Amino acid sequence: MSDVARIAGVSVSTVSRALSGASGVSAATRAEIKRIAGELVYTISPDASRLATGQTRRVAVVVRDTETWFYYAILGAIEPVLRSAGYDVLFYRVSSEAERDAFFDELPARRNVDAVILVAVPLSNEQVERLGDMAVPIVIAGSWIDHYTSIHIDETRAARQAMNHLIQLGHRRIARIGITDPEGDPWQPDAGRDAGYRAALEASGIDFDPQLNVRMEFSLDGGARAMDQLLSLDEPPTAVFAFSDEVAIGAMRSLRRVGLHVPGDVSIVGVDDHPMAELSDLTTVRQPVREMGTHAARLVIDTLGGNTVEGNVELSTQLVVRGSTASPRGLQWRS
Amino acid sequence: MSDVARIAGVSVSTVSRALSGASGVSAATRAEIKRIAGELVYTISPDASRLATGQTRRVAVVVRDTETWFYYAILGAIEPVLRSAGYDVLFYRVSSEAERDAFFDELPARRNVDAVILVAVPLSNEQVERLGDMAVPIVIAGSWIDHYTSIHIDETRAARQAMNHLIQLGHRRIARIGITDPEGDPWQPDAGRDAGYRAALEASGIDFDPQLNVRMEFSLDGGARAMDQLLSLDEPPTAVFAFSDEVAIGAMRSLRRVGLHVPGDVSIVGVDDHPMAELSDLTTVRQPVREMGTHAARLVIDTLGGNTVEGNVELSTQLVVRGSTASPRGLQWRS
DNA sequence: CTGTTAGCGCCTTCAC
DNA sequence: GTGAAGGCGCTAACAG
Repeated sequence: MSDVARIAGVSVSTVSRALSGASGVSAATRAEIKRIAGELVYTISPDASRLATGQTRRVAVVVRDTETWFYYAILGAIEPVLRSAGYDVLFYRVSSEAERDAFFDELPARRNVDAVILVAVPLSNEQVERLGDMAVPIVIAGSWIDHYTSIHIDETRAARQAMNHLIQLGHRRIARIGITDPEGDPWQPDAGRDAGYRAALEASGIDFDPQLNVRMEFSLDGGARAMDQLLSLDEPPTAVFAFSDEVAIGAMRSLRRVGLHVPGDVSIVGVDDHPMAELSDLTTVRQPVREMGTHAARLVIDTLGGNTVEGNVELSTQLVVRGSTASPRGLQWRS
Repeated sequence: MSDVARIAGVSVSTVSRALSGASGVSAATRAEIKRIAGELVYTISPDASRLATGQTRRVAVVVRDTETWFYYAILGAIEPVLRSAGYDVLFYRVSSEAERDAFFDELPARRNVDAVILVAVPLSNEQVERLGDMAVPIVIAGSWIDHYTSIHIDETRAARQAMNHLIQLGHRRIARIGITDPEGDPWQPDAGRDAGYRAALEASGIDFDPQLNVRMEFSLDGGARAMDQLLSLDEPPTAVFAFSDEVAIGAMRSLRRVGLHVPGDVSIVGVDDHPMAELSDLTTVRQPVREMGTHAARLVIDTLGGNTVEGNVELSTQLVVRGSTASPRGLQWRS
């Protein structure tokens, strides 16, 4: 910077002001300084200005994994919003329990970012307590924690939308494929959908059968294995409510393998509205993932801008009926 | 840090040494200092130490998009390697031409990271020239640029593996679904596969038909639309070599929609070995994406560690035959 | 509008 | 093994 100042014949303060866009510099000087800086391919040292201002201009985005649609879709929505507001995105992935432990043990984000976005990361109670030690604003996307700003869907309602659709079609023996919670701590999205599943059954006077409520790893394979397990029951389900479209598609594969048809033999509903859902003709409960991401990013920006921010945003979901659901064999559609 | 020093009754230099793991501190003092730091939930200010050392301990990972398997899979592989080596991952997504222009115009990574990993980002010639201005080591993953360290597959060979499989099955009328290059500049992965496609045809004495060589947007939809286009030809292909599994799955959807069967009516081969490929029973050319990611990360770490590094790593691909390919109707398998 | 003067919080010689 | 002093490159008052 001193080079630029010398060549321009001004002080470094002026250069700093000119380049940072601060007011108090004549247009002419600013232009000249910018020209020279451009010629020298000079860029302000972010770290030095961070040290001086105390602002990192960085936001941490913490995701549970990268291979599940929900996470990469939301990451893709968050990044441009943050970037256009001048924030760098620091990317953290905490897939395993061990990685989460390490993350909360070392707090690599501490003093390293201005804010943190936690994207549906399953947290133990101790980890929730550690959140406070980060000493920066925290926004939760895709799940929620008391006393923290969050944006998410009504999981229970989403589950009911799916379930009511199946029940209305005449299904009585409806399974749910959920997600294993990593360490026994309840993970809200799954817990919420579980609650919705049970509530819908109860509202229709259908007995809850624990054998039909299975949990598996969050992946295509998990869905396939869960379906295998359900098919091995004495009385298999006629319909399945899957945690996500990926899980649902995995389940469909298992059905195809044993020669069962969707929806002829088994109906399936997912959640997400994954791009693949349309191609697989999968009925699903659409959740506004991109909107969740951009909104979360805006919440962060607003908070850092000194504005107060709504504490708990709930986005609505929508049933998308496609070809993977129908009335069970021998039953008529009872509209 | 001065707090810790005061409480511990030592100087800040000692605290710095103790916490940074530098030698020259007695084990006892170090332990005591660490204890106190832990108690105070004190963390070294990364920016201050960056300023002092001149190292950012950050690496930029630049991807073309987040919704394509190749990119998020490789990102998932890169992150843990970098993190365990003590580097933060700065995430940049440059989907559109405009974003790429902005990225190379502002060089947000300049002076902001110790190294850059470019993941198969399509670059214009001017942008390639700008790379030098970043003034940090650059590693290319999934494509290559002269004079830069890169890791990638032999795209031409991958295409030939797919094509030879189809040709051996007896197909003569084989289409290729490629990817549109954003600004007319050749994008190596597509160009390489195009070359392999043509070479394989020529080697078998099959005439190249430009109508069969289409390019579309890189997505499920792109694949579907490309297939629609191919089906509208007077003489549609009996086999398709798709740029990726996602493109291939999109194409399969189009076929299903018009009642055509895979592989009965049309055979399809993809590239990647996407998790969905197995579920879709899709024949594909597997590329080692995770390995590419971890290797790219290691190349960065080695380079920053002061080691010289191989300039151009080529990983091999492997044909995975599944159920989406068969001999064309009326022809026998000629093994 | 512009220059001067202090730090921001840490690391790094250099002495002791 | 430990402390003191200087500086990394920038920003933020405060003068002028």
